[in-house]
Amino acid sequence: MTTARPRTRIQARNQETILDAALEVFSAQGFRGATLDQIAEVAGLSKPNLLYYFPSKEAIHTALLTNLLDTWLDPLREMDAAGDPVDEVLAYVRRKLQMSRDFPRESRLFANEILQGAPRMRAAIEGELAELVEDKARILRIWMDQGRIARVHPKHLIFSIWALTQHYADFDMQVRAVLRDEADDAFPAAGEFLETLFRKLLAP
Amino acid sequence: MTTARPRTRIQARNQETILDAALEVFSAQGFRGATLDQIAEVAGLSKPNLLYYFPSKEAIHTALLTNLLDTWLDPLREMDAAGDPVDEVLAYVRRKLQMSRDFPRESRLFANEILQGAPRMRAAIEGELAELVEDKARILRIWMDQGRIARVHPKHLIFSIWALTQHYADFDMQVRAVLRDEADDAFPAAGEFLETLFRKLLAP
DNA sequence: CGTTGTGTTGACCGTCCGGTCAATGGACAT
DNA sequence: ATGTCCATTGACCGGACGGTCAACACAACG
Repeated sequence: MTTARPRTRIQARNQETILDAALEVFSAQGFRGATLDQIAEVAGLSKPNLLYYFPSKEAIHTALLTNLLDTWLDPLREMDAAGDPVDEVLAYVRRKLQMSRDFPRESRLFANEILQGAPRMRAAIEGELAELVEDKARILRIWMDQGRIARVHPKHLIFSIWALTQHYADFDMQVRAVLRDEADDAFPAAGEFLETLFRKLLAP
Repeated sequence: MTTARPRTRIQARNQETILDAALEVFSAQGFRGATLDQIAEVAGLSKPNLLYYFPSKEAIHTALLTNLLDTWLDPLREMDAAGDPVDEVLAYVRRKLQMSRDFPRESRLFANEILQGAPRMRAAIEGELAELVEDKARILRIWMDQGRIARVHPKHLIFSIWALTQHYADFDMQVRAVLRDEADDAFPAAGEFLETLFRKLLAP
């Protein structure tokens, strides 16, 4: 299902270079807006050379999305039923915000895909992602039943974490425009704000 | 700056039809992903006929975005310094969520544009939008100084309202996939969740 | 009826873009 | 050097797409 793993050093290096260039271009222009020529230029390779390593534009995009989903869901996977509820949720928020700061291109690639109705990720969203959320929502519900965090709709709680953290990557341009001179402090201030918000929301 | 206003009945009707079809297609496929043929088909007109009413694909897109910004900012404009702080903010949240429900295509069009770095809206974002936020942030700060709502970063508060409400339109596909059988109840439940969240956050 | 101005469209053009291919380069083993 | 296999690319192809144009439809008015 995933792309065949590289076999030689050169293949490993070039596939890596191509995927990175493709991430750059796809995340900034969307699938349709990106062209192989742009990707090739960013990668410093010729267009036919791209197609020597990947069978099609589509295949490059799919490879990116497939690799992405796992890393994207990891922060949620780490949320541990055995830990302290508030700490666990806040730690999840922190990890997710960190990802928006460190991997904004990945966030935008994902956002682009979902915005268009996830034409190339439907199965993964309805399967893997939905099941993981189901699983974690169950944990949240238990914590709520135990009175260790406030009772709110668990899935909407998770949506709120996604929305609030990814916003800083996906709508970066708007955030910068609004913050103006504070634009560089966006993430520290966002971190404090979200910490406050979720502490208050979850306080039993 | 805006498109010349229609002069005859037929022009008014057809421009309306075209803009509606264009909204449908642009919001679902992005600017680059949309084609004039698709828009023409949705509008029930021929492609040359579109270009009789609008000089180019670009012009249709620009007309949509220009019309959009005003309606998009209206809910925030209504936030009144003279009203009760908590009520005002909550009413804004409610209006914004309502817009996500009633105008998801507009929300996605906007999201697409910002995601790509707002190539065709930069000026409006950095100008009109940023200034409006500056203005309302000042009001929020006064309310905080008066101890009528909790002290949080006012601009991040506004970001949080945008992020949380628009999420339900922009990431609709994901929301539906996660909620599964509750998918149709999304907005009522979201409304309750957001009400709780902002009440707790703002409580002084 | 002819004239004029608004609408409408089939056919076409030039460009862009994803993808192919044949030819060449280059590393390495024998 | 010779053959072999991986890597690279200039040139090209076919289809899609934004946009043009000339011709036509149709109503309003004299």
